[in-house]
Amino acid sequence: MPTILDVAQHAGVSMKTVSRVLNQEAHVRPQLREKVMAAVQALGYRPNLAARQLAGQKSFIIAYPFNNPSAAYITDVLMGAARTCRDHGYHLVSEPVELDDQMLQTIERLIQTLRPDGMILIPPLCDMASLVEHISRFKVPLVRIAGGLDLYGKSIAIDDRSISRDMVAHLVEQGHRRIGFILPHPDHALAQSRYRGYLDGLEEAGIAPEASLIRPGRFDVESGAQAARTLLDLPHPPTAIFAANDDMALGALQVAHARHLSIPGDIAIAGFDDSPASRLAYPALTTVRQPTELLGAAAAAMLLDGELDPRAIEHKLLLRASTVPDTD
Amino acid sequence: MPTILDVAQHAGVSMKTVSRVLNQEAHVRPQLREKVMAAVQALGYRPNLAARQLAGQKSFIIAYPFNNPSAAYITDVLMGAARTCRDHGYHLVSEPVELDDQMLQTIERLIQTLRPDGMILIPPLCDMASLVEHISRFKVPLVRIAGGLDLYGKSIAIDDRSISRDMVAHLVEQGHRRIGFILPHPDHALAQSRYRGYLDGLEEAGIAPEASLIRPGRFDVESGAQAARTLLDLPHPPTAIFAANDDMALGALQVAHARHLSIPGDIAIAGFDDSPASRLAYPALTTVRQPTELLGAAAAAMLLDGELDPRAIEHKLLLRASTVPDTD
DNA sequence: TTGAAAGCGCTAACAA
DNA sequence: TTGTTAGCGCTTTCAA
Repeated sequence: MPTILDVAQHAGVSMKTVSRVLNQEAHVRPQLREKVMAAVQALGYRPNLAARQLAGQKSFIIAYPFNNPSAAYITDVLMGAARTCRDHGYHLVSEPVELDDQMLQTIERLIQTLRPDGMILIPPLCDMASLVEHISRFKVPLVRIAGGLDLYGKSIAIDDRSISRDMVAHLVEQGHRRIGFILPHPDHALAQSRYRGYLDGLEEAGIAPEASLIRPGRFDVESGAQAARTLLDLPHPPTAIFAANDDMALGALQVAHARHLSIPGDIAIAGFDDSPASRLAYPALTTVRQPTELLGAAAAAMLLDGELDPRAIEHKLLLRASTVPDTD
Repeated sequence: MPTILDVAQHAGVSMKTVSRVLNQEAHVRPQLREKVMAAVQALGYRPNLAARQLAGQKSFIIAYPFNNPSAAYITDVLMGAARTCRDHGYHLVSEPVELDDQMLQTIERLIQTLRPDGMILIPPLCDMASLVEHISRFKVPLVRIAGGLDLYGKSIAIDDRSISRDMVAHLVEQGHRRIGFILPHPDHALAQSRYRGYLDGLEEAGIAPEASLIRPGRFDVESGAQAARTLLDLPHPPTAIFAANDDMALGALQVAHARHLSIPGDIAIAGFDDSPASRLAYPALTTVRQPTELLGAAAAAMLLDGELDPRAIEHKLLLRASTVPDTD
């Protein structure tokens, strides 16, 4: 394995010159630069990360701790972020984190042994105040994706409120006036903004909100099913259900099937996330797509060049058969 | 940030002694060991990974390149492997890899800059001969998960053949004699073993295989749907369809719905993988569960202590409503 | 069983 | 614009 010294000798220059070329620093004459590049090529030289880390006080590592939202979300963000990292000579270290009393310790060890140059956090970790506060103590640059709280670090998030309003508008357009809403625990930052969007949508359509049509869920299928049962058991049940994520919407879908209701004829159902399961559901689920992979890429880019890619926070309503008859 | 020198001074010993204690080397008197540990505690010392890597010729890093099977599979393996790594003071670096002509270069750069102490490969990468051969050149210890080919590195895989046979036996038990099979491209190593298992199952039931009942797929939903259409259009169609993965089975399910067939009355459908979508499907999909997270953990453990956890290759038939009426 | 010295491969700071 | 020198924080080797 050739070292930088070998390259320097091969090119007939000093190690520092090689280093300058490799790190794209200024003040190197094109002539020398080419000589160095040729030597690098000839020897098949690759810099040793560990040595660069130690000498340069940079780790070239971004840490990506995650807990357990959906697998699709985790990997999409991961892929986007990892690709951007690679283009910058960085690497992504992903660590699953348990939400127990050792969480802070785990993170602390991660930071202290790896010395990451940055960190990316997705829900639910990005909204855990104690965690974020802990990270801030180490001054690790942080980008939080889809965080709802105002905490340390930069934040990238789509406009949940207006999306939620758009979805309600769509349901109203389909002729619905009684629209049930299944929303996660109000602690969760998403809940607030999506709830406000729901109210916005109703207001724009001149519909008064009804407390009985708003049911709590916990992000999972079963809680969505429970909420849907309660809604459908109402003396005057809704004709449409909007769940604040796909899993809960799929729970509602299951209940509708179990009761042999026609979808969307008897009950229209909409979700949020564009999970793979939403596409495969029968009927396919109307939902909201966020550009998750772009989100990951944008998060990494913010850490590495400080710029926010505006495309990362675009979103799109996907109208499918669970709210629009005869769609495919 | 305290260094090992600070700890040594605090404890009144040499750096080397501290190093010995930290690395659990022999030949340290308990007395000194305790003194050192106390100093470590007192100062909140954490070893710097980069320095250890550089001095010790070990990276404490396992690389986990992946392409694009299902997200659930990727993250399950990732979680298992990362946790095991953590317990051993290792870290997992995950890199998405495109299947283009730059793939080998990408991997080469990964190996040369990170110098990982080991590598874990899942399908489809684990069965790409050129890739594995390339890795073998760098002598990076490798564990391949679910690989079907006989290549460099250790291999962990469930017994696809016998599982596949068990599934056919289950369908036969449900009264089916005409069982369609959707299998991936024969290039794919899984295809061979699952196909053999299918034949085994038929043979045990005294059923002669029919070429028209065996259709190719490409792992994705759409190809499963196509294959199912062909099967159902047969003059004498099957009463059950077994797809070699869940996505293809879900495609078959969609087709059955579109044709208003009752499931499993008119057509029973079974998959393979226990993907999240298989649970959420309507009706829920009979499938095979592999302990994916354990598989990841076992792969990391093989690299780090060389032992295979036998639980990692257990599997289980999950009988659900798509083949068994009135199940939930 | 412990310690001293040398160096892993690179970059920072400074000098030329 | 280029080169020299001195480390980064740890482990290895070898000596005590």
